[in-house]
Parts: sequence; C-alpha cells; structure tokens
Amino acid sequence: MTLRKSEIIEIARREGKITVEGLVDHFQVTPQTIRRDLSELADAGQVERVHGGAVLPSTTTNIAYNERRSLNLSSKVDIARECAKHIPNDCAVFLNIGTTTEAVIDELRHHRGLLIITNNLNIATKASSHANNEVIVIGGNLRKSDGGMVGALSREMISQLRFDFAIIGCSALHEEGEILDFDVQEVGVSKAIIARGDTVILAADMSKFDRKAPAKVGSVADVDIVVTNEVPPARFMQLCARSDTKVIVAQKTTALAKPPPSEKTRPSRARA
Amino acid sequence: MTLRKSEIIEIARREGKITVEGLVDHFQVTPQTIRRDLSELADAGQVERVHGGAVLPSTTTNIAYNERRSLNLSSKVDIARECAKHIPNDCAVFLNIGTTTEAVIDELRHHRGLLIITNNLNIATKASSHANNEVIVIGGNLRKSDGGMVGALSREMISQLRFDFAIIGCSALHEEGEILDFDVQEVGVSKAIIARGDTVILAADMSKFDRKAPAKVGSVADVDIVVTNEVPPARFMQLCARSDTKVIVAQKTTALAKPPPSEKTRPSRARA
DNA sequence: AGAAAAATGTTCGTAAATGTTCGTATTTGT
DNA sequence: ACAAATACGAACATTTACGAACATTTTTCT
Repeated sequence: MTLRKSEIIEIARREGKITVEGLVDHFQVTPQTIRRDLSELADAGQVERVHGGAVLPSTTTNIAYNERRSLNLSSKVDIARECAKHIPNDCAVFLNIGTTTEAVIDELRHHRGLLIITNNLNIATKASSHANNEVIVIGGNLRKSDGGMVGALSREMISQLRFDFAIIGCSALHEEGEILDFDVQEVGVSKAIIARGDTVILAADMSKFDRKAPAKVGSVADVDIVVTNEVPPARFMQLCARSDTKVIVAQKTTALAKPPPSEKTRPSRARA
Repeated sequence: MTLRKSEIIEIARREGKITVEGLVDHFQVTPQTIRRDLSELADAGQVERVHGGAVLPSTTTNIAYNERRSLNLSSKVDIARECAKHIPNDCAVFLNIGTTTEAVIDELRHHRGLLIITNNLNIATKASSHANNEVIVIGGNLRKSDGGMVGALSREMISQLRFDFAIIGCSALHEEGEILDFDVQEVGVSKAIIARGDTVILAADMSKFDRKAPAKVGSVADVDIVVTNEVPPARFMQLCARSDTKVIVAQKTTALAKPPPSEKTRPSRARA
C-alpha cells in the first residue's frame, strides 16, 4: 500500500468514479503506475475496474444523485470544512439530508469519539467506514432520489434522542429569514432535529437565496449558526443579529489550494 | 513516547496522511528516525504504515465482511432465488441482517409493488436502486462490521410495523431446531421481526449446522418456511414436520459458473 | 559528575515502487 | 463490420525507500 493508493481510495469515495488520466495528472506519474494501483485496489475489492479508470463497487453507487452532488461542489466543501471546525471531538452530531451535509461527513473523518446520527443513507454508508466514531441511523421511508429517510417513523425516532450538534441543510432561504424546503414530509423531520439539537448549524451556500421552496421549516432565529460561502444580504444579516444567530462565511480553501500539499502528494518525485 | 511521536499522531489525525520526507523537513531529523517512529506507531496501531509515509488506520472490519460475503456464495444465491419465488408482487417484505438475506434482495429486483423493510444498510442501498419498490429503513445503532442496525431503537421501530413476509438468516442452527446468533443485541431484533411477520422464512445454508453460537433467537417452530441448500439432518426434519414448518431445499442453479472466486477480485480481467 | 539508558545519526545490503517499452485487447468512429 | 485510436498488462531497468547493525549524541538517574 502506498500513500497514492490510499489517496486514490479517498478520491474515489468522494467522486464516485476516477479516471486513469485524471489520476496521472493529479499525481504526476505514468499511466502504468496508476493502472497498477487500480489493479491492486480492484484485487482488494476497494474499487471496481473499468476501462479508463475505476468506480466504486456497485453497492455504493447512485446515478442522478451524483450529478447534483457535484453541483457547487467547491462551495460545499468550503462550507463543510467550516462546519467541521465547530464540531469538537467526543460529542453527538446529527447530520440531516442534503448534499451539503453530506460533504460535512467527509470533513469529519479525522474526528474522534463522535456519535454520528443521520437520516441520510449516503452519510450512514460513509460514516460506517470511519474507524473512530459510533453511528446511529434514523430509519423511515427511504426517498430514493437522495437517500433521505423521512416520515412519521423518522420523526418519532429523532424525538427519542438528544444531540450536541445538528447540521442541517435546506432547499431555499428567504431574505426574511425563512428556511424553506421542497418536501413537506421532510419539514417535520427537520423540525424534530432542530428541537433536539443543542447547537443547530444551518449549512447553506448562497445559491439558496435564489431558490424558492414551498414548505417552511423554520426561521434563522431557530438555528444557532449559519455557515455560508459568501456574505448574505444585509436584511438577512440584520435578522440574524437580532436573534443572536451567528453567521460564518467559509474561507475558500479548495480553489487552487492543492499545490502546497504537493510535498505530500508527490513525495520525492518533484525534483526530477 | 517522544514529543515527536505524539506530534506525528496529531499531524496524522489532522492531515489523514503523512510522508517520511515531510516529517523529515518538519522535524529536521534523518529519515531513519522518522521511519523508526512510524514503525513504532504502526506497531501500536496508531497509524498504518505505507511506502513513503503512513496513513490513519482504515476500518479493517469491512474487509472481513467482504470475505464472509463471498463464502458459500453459490449456495447463497441458490437459497436466495428460492426465497424470492415465495414472495409475490405487491406485498411487504422484511429482510434482516445477514449475507444470505443480502443475496435475496438481488433476486427480488424484478418484483413489483414490494414494500421492502430492512435493518441492513447494504440491503437498503441496493433496494434504493430498485425502481418499482418502496423501501422502509429500520434505524438503530449501526454495526460497522456488517451494516446491520440493532439495539432498542431498532426493536421498537420494528414493533410498530407489520409485514407479510420476513426473511431472516442466522449464525448457526442446532439439530434440535434452535436458531442461534453470535450477537445478543441482534437477538432482540430478530425476535421482534418474527413476531411482526405473517410468514417467516429462515434462509440458512447447511454450513450453519456445523457452527455454534451463543444466543438463542428461537426455534424452527417459530418460522413458517426454512430454505436450505441441502437436505437437513433427519432429526431436524422431524422437528420441522411436528411444528408444520415447511423445509425447502433450493435447486442448484449456479453450479459450475462460479468455481474461481478470483472472478470476484478482478471482475472483467479474469478471462484474459 | 559519571555511568547507564535512550534517542539519533550513519552506512549498506535488500526490497519495493516507478518508469520504459512493446505486443495485445478493447473502444470508438465510420 | 472494420480500422484507427486508445487502453491494457507483462517484463525488464532504474530509482527510491526500507530496515538492520553499529557509532555517536543526548538524556536520565544516582
């Protein structure tokens, strides 16, 4: 096992699929080396080899959803990273449905002693590979479009728990501070989460302000921290200030930030 | 334990991975010193050694599970196919934890109008890609070793449902008709499933008779149908007859297609 | 301060990873 | 269906990393 291979696994888990060419670019090695890596990872069952690259073994795939997941990906990662900073070790964290919250689970990989609670099948799957954390899955009616579990059963199960942090997403945000969602079924679940979390973090990129959605989950006054990728409209900030809701604008870290860790990604080959 | 080593752990936890060269730079010591540190940390299980550096230890449990999954694979598929035959369209089916029940979900792909209920994360993931079926996931404490959800929360949630069919597996079977399991936590869940299913199908290949397990789930009298791959011992058959439990021996349909398990490790490349 | 123990540096033979080349297999475009 | 383009894996050469053994320095204990 090499560093490269373990990073390949990580990329594969994040992206769902990987290409030989892409990895050649990324690691600055020959295609043959990547092929060898992929063959070995495939032998170990970590990925499934396909022509031109590899994909995650079929148990973890999702098609249309993966495309939505890559939407605004870099903002999501920025926001997720910021959220992860606010989560200490050894505490209970609820992660709700949503692509942004899904990005958070990746950033929590190196935390220890967490109790991760989620009603998102994808998060549960990812979390189950974290060595140092416990996982509680909230059951319910499985929504195939995004792996979310919703409905009365979910709501009831959530109401039996209590957690230090809840990280929630939303479909849309209104300037007047309303948190909105597309699915009415999900609203009940979100409300339950807000009620049972000591510190509630809303993770939402700025594109949510351009969207509309029919169902009201609550208002920013109900959450403790809002993490976004840009400074929200003044009116929104005002409302947050009035309700003691902290607004945090995540740093852009994913843009071109890859060169510095080159010391890590290309251990010794750099001075060729 | 040196200061350096504890800082190495800290860096590893933060970065996820570390290089010998990077640490040499960081600490201004020789590579050999770093290697010694990493070897010792690896011996202590704090990191996992790789060429050029080290990474955080990955969950090793999934590897063991993947191997278990391929054990007796062809028998499992035979049994699964037989189980699927007994499930009509448009009904509610519970699928319990276990590699054999996992095989069943694959065989149910072409059913329609099913409500699939499961406390197995792998089954939930697979089922979510079935177009024609609804899925309810039973939540609970996620067992990373096999994706099973167990504990009081699971039990309680199951007791709120009722289903036409339940397909359960087990760790071991005793000639005297006892159904046994390794995990005591799982027993409560299995009992709840048996109680809430109208028709209970036990799927177990013959190797279960050679195993021992500590926790009693129930007896064959509690289930309606037992599906195996070979004719069980006479004593067992007698007991089944006495309790009106039907025993079905699955046809071998996958006979010669599978012999090389290598087909699994290098999917497409094998027939080169 | 002096001896013992631990940590670190140095050297070198061995093992592993990577690059290179080439013939074969798989896709892709027509 | 065929041909060109691309990807593939095997075999070998080269580079790099590794660990063992011993020398040297630093720390610890009395």
